[in-house]
Amino acid sequence: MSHAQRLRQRIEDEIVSGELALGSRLDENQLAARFGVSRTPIREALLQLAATGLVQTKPRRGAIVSAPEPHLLLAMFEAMAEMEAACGRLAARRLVPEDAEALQTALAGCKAAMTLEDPEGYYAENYVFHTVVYRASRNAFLAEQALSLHRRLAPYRRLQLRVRQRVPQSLAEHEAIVAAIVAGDEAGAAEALRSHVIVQGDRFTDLVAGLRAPNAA
Amino acid sequence: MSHAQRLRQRIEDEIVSGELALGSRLDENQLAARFGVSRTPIREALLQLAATGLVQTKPRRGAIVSAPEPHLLLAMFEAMAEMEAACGRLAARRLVPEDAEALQTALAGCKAAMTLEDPEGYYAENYVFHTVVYRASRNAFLAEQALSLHRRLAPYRRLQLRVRQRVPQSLAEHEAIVAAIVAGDEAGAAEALRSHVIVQGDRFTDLVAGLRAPNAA
DNA sequence: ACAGTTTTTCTTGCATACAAGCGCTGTTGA
DNA sequence: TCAACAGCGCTTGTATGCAAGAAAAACTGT
Repeated sequence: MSHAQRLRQRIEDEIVSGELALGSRLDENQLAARFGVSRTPIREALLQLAATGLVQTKPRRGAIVSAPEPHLLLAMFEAMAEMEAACGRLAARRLVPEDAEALQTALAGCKAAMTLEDPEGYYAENYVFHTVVYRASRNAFLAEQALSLHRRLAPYRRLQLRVRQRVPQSLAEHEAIVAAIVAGDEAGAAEALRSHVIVQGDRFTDLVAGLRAPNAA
Repeated sequence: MSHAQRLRQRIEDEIVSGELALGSRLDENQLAARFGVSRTPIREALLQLAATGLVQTKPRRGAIVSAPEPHLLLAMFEAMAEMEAACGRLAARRLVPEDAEALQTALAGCKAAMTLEDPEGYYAENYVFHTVVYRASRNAFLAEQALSLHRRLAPYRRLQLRVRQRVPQSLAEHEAIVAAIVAGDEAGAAEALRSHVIVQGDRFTDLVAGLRAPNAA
């Protein structure tokens, strides 16, 4: 793989994981020095990330890590909810034993992380769970789009799980989702996923509040 | 705007409009000579298009216009159907008079193009209609994603409308979609859009058949 | 004559050099 | 003292040069 592609993944990971703060400037020279390459592959990586929306570029003013306005962020969560609902519906229709097993395994993983009271661990298991749902849709394109958006929203999801009692509630919702998919209940699976992902009411307030001080523990 | 951005749009337009055939090679030197610039902005444009999936790059082997396998293409149409369904549901829930009027205007445009028996004209009006639906969702992110995917599928949609009687049927479906949205029938609007966009049965056969000889009239 | 190998050429990928804006700061004038 | 303008420096955007790798062609051995 080329340097540019490696850098693209690397920088994307740093954004998703939160190492690179939202809104921070991505200086080409600085990144080039840090990774020991010239500006060319750095630029190519940043442009690709800009095309996917993870970073924003203003002409002649460089690139920054995207920090969407709250209203756009809400729209992104809403779109995510709709995409997950679609995955759930398709999964309920097409479930094969292999995917059913994967769902149960992922659910068990979430449960284990919750009982360990390990928020970071739950976060990871949650990621796995949703990935399994995407794959169970048996629609490779939809699954990839969903995964891409999930990753893009990862920094904000992380904030959400800090809210008290969110983890047990999330797990209960996961159980309902799996039950609906396994039962072949298309509408039920879609609705369960939609309401699981959507950000409304208190959760919206929590999200916006978290945005103000993203580095505060 | 920079050269690279202009070139990105220009090349994208040529792909979407079918001027650049699916699967054709995009030679950097050739494009550079054609547009009177160096390879650098060409590369940057191609990389951005690759990030959005419109072109594919193999390491050390250049870029080609993406020509997805039939099964992936089908998945893309399915995902498109789900996204449009989501737009429709939200539009039905949130419809404001301004959007209602825009829907009626777009519908009238489609009707006019049909009565003129102008397939290219209908194609354009169809594009407008769907754009209006996306906007009516009042979700800027979802609307943009839907539009992006719509553009990416444009070459194939064009093929579909060549099928006899597809245009009148499409128009009838548009009417049902508008009726459901205006009536505030969320589930109905979603289902109407899903079945309007989905490719199944004969239409799938037609699509695959069209792929074999995309340049044959 | 055919197949395998080698060489050549052409393209990509990265580095470096150069040009052109934009912002910042310092100075000047009111 | 404050505001406005000019000059400077830093960053981006584009061009060019160079190296490495892959495809194609030619050559050699059987």
